[in-house]
Amino acid sequence: MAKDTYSQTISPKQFGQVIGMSESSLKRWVDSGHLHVTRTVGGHRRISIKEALRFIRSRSLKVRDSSPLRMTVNTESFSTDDCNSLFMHYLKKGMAEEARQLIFNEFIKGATLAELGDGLFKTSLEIISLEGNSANNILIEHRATQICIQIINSLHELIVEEKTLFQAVGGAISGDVYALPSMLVAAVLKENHGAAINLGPNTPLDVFREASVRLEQSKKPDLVWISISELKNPRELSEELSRFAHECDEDQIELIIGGRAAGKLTLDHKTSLTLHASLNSISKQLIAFKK
Amino acid sequence: MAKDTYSQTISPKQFGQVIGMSESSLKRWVDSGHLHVTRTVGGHRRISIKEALRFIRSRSLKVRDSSPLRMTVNTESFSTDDCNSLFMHYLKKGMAEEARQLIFNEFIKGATLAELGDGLFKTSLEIISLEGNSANNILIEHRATQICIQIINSLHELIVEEKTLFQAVGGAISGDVYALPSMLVAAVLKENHGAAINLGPNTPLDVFREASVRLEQSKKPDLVWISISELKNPRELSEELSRFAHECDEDQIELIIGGRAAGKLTLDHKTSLTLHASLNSISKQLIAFKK
DNA sequence: AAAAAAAACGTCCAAAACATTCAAAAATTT
DNA sequence: AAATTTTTGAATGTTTTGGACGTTTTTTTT
Repeated sequence: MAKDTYSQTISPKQFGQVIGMSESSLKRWVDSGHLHVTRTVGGHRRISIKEALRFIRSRSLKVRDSSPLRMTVNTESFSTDDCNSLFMHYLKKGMAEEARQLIFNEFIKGATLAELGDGLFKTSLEIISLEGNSANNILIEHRATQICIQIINSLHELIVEEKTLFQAVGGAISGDVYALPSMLVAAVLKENHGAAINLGPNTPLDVFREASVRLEQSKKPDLVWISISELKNPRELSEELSRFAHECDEDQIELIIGGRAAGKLTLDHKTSLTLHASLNSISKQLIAFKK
Repeated sequence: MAKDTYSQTISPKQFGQVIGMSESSLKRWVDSGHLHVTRTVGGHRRISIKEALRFIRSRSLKVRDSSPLRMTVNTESFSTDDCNSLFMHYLKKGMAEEARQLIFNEFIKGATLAELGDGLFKTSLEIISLEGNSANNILIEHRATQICIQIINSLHELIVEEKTLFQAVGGAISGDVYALPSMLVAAVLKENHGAAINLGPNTPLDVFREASVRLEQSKKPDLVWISISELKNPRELSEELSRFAHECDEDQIELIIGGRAAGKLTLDHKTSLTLHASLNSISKQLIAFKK
């Protein structure tokens, strides 16, 4: 059966069932403004699934029965290994819906986007990409990538930013055509209360400049991220990036460089520049950075 | 009396579907005077689109499934000049949230994805892409593209698939790095009750083969779409595509070729091959194809 | 143009949700 | 440890909602 994730709503009683609370408590939280609802014409409360998830995650509540959320099939939790190999299986077979539900399951259980990105997404896609260049392998890789992009975009929307603590701009460098890593970073930034503008793949360094150091002071972002998955000329790019890092440093703009090929760069050490091997380490830096 | 070939009204049941309420409730609201209807000669209630939208807005109801609205012929065209230039303004300034809301408004009013794609998205992005190659222009173009990708992904999820009438596979051809057109096509296919697998940008023709003609009969898709936005060697690609079209023809797989550069190709005429200049024409073909 | 199928009609009713109240349980302060 | 405050869940009578019913209108098919 098909379900539309976003406009679905549930009643207070149903949501109570999800988190193991009474209908009364739910209504009280609504009336005290902690849980946002829409009302039916007759005044009945309807909680959107998005809002329900926000509430669950913001208070790290335990989900007793996720069936009213209509997002998951597997109520049973898997061990991480199972979860990983199951997700990869879904991706390889092009089972988009199952893959999505698995991720949402983890999300509901409280996984952060950084964790999902470093874990399920990265692990699976890396293995898939290493399986050779036959037409069939390329098919599997392309299909899996698109499925992941869709899931990440969905997750991105489920994150509601109560407050925005910093502005960020980023993307993948010229020559890097991978869209997914930047989407993940943008989502992780949003998860950490940042307003992220993603410039997408294949973005020249000069465009990053245009979107950061060249703006007037008040419009400058607090952070720039550059994703580097492919790298043709490490030396040249290292030099250019060092120069850019210097400019960012002068403007007190935090510069984050990450991606599969970022390790091949040789960069000057700048206080405002950090190289990251994982989304989790970015996430950690952000939590510190916000203070 | 106006015949319903271009009906501008919907029934209580349909409106119930739109706002996620039962037919009974709808009828009660009508009878209590909160929702105005016209009546057929036989006494059936008919709700005008205008009244439906008024009702939704006045009570800030959630639209769950706007497909009944999209099946009516709307008097107001969606891509008015105002709307177009406003959307473009939002895209140029990077006002993602405003752009999204504008599109969602149009969607709720009943615009089809094909209409939005051909209208707002295509028009705006085309103009933006023609404004030169300065770093600032590239910045604007990249940012706008990413905003559109996010919006299209959201819309994709809003479409409720009641039933799946056909299977489809597609993407952008080798050398074409544009992700957006294929996402739009996939969404339009879903809107027309198709299950679409998107292989994304830069997909070799052989991978299309792998995902269609080379599969065992029962797993073959009914339709393959190829998007061509960039084109380096028209003659070579034309030949290859002609060969592929022939294979599809033999397997009775519908082949749809579209995209900005598709017009530059010279292809053999095959009954199962169609070239499309717009999403609307694809949509129309699909409606015919499903029968 | 007639017949068959589908959708909407009006009416009725049970289930669910409403607002409100109240006492027990849990958390906090004294 | 006792007193106080806050949170919770159950019970109240009322209102809203959604499905069921047989009948009539509309649409589609023959």
